[in-house]
Amino acid sequence: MTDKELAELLFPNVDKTPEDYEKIYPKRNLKEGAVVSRFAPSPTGFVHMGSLLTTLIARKIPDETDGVFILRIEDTDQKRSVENGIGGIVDDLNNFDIKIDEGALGEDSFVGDYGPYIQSQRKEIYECYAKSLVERGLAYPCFCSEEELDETRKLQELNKERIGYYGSFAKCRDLSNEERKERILRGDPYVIRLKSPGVYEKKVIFNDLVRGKIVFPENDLDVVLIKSDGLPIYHFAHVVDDHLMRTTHVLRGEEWLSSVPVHIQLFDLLGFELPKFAHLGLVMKIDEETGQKRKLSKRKDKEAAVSYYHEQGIPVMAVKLYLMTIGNSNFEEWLNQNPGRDYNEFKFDFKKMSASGSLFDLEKLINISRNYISRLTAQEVYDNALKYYQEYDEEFYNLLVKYKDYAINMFNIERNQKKPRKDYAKYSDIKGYTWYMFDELFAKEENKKYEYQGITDKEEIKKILKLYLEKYYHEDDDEQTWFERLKDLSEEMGYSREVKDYKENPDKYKGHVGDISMVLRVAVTTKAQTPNLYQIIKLFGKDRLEKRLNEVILK
RNA sequence: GGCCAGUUGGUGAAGUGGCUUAACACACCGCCCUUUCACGGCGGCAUUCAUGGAUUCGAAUUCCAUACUGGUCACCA
Repeated sequence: MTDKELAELLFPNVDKTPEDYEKIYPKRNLKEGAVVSRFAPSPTGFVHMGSLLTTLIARKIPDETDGVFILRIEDTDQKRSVENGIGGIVDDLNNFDIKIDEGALGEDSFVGDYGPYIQSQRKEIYECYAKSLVERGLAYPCFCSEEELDETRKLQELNKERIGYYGSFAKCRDLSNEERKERILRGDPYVIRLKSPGVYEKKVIFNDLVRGKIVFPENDLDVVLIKSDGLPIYHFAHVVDDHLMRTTHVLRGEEWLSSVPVHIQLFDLLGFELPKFAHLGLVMKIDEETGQKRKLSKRKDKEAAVSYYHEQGIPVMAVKLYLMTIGNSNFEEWLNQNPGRDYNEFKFDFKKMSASGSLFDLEKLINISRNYISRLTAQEVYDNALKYYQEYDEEFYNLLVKYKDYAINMFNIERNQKKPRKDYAKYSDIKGYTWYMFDELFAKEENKKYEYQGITDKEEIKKILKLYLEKYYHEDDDEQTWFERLKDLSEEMGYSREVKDYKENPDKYKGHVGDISMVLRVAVTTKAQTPNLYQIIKLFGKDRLEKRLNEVILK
């Protein structure tokens, strides 16, 4: 029995040839230097922080070169798939404003001429290429059971031999075609394995875009190409898909580095042009229990899921900017020199990419986020806050809607200045910092925790507030006049006009203006720390101010 | 265990033989400014680049060994 007959027996339904697929998926007609890249997750329902970094860059390079960015779903393993797993990924990408040029849109729809983009729907394509390998004597059916494989592995471990299905350990490699036929017809389960022509003592050399020249031993493992369920294994699917989709740049995590020799061999055997590879450092974190550095894990770490940032109200752009600063070491400097510029104007460079895995630093992200929000206009903050609270806090959302103009003015306090106030690191902070600005929330008894400092005597406080209302509050004062009057008030009450005076002669005064304004601040807001008091009072207006102060005075 | 990669302060890192008595940013700590907070300003925070050896007039930068960390060795991706 010839190899061709064996191939026919194995894949009787394949009606196309590799040449046919070359025509169906022709070379792309793109301009010189255009990059075709892709994001190829399995449909686990959400995007991992590390993948997002890769994706961001895989999206950016085609943007810079008029290339193409593809979303391909790698669902050849049922165990990894979850219900609506594709939808979750598409949503995450949307949330992060990463658009795809081609690829899956959902479980059964896609855009682009190189589809389908879901691997389970490409089964016949893989079969065609597997068939051609069998025909050429480069692949064969293997009938080894899991137990048998386990056994040889244990034996190899015991004898300190290299682990894997190769050489004399590849039991099914030299079966006769007659025997293969017999067992196939008998119904024995089998996988299709590569008959690797590699020699372990020889070297493969390739150039990684971020790591430079890397030397590996040639692959001599007869890796599985097609599983017994008829679907391909990652290595095989990757090579076939990335060739047929005409991918020019394969960007992926460092965990793939050691399988590159298998991939190179497969590209070579199939007669495919080798794409460029870039293996990015993993995003790590310190494990709280062991204190060891480890890969950020979807299972253990809430911050690994990209949706976490959405829930926290951390702006999408802040996450992107953080990722870019991890991704390219000169990005941060560029951003500091070009504050507010779109990160798309930054030119990405693989050489500026770190090869070592970086520790995920939430503090840094928070800082970037804080700066980012501080540069937004009040209107933008309002719009984003509205979106956030609509999803996560109905009560506050309703207040923002009801008092729209007021809220925007509130966000404008100390914003229109060369160095704006930076108190919000995330949209979820806003309520905690501003609730007292809304009478409905202020009215709640549980919120009435006045944080008086310095002057704590109830009668003294009442006296100060009463005097302020009667004599020193003038609605139309500008800030300077307003503060002058506060000084007058201080003087009348026996406090110094200037803090310095009090500090120099503490015996001469009861305190200083600062103490007086603190009383006012707390009476109005309950908080000892607030933005500019004058602007808050201004925003309140006469009636609301009187109401708040009287609440303290009349108690 | 084999193979591969990585190793510069608490963190991200700049740095590719002399310009580095190691940039910048975050965090932290002081001081100043200031009616609170935030902002801002100033200063501190690695004499040393995992360790040892070699090359060199000269090394964080080149080479070799060792150590450590990570990845990988599935009919998972």
